[in-house]
Amino acid sequence: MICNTRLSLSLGSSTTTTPADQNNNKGKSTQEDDHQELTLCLSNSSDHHEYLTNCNMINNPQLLGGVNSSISVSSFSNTSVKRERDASSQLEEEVENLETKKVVLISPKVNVDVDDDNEYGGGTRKKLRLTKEQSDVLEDSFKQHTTLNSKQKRDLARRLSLRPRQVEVWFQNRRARTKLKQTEVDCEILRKCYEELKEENKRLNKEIQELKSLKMSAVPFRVQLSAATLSMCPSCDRTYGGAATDSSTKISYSIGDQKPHFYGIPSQIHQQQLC
DNA sequence: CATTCTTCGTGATTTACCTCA
DNA sequence: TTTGAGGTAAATCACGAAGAA
Repeated sequence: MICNTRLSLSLGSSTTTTPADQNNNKGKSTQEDDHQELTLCLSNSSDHHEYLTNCNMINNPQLLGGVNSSISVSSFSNTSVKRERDASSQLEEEVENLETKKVVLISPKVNVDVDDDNEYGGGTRKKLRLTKEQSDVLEDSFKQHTTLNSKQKRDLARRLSLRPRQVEVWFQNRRARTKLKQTEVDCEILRKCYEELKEENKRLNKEIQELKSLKMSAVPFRVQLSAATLSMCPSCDRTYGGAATDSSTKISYSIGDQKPHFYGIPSQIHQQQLC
């Protein structure tokens, strides 16, 4: 029987924990955090719904036995599963590491920390700095393929005297930072594009305003036209000055027209304005 | 100069999510 | 359909070097 509903209450100072919060608590006891999690489970019993309340003792699964021995402990916490997995992969890496030590080192300055597991024992994290050679090899490898399969990872790690995990992390960070840089580049391109479009929009708006003012200045002139020059538009029944070749019309459109490109097509403008 | 502070690059961790067997 | 393993992205931490004040 697996609990379908899970309500978790953090008994810590904060009820919601972000990754950042959790990171801030790094170095403190994450196991303690697990112990503080109170889990309320709703069982799926066909006869009745029974509420089971139990403390999620991740690291003390035997304590769950009294409530319901068939409850899958691992289903409560991905973290614990992950830790187990990490532990096993760590073991694998240690084996790799032992093999690695047989390999000729690429550089006299080796960054493999033999006491890696004790790295944070003293509360300080030692910062690994890759050598130039190691970085170059990783960069070359990244140029060829941005992701690695297990074999490639192992081979590369062996070649560089690093743990496979370190190679994996390097590639993860490299991908993330490459993407970040690309995003910045894209952002810059979009920004320029936006500026150009803004300018274009400004120019077009100005053009619209000029056309509008042109139209307004053309209306009084049309009123002055003699009835003899007016024709009826067949589509909208409006009257208009049909003499598109009228020299006076051409002149009237020339007045105040600051846009040279309007010259030569006054009749088109005239028609559009009327209909 | 020596010290302190800030910034930046980067290795490492955690978590969530996805895919696949 | 569920489950666990394995992988990746994203967010973040933290160390250490370099430069400014």
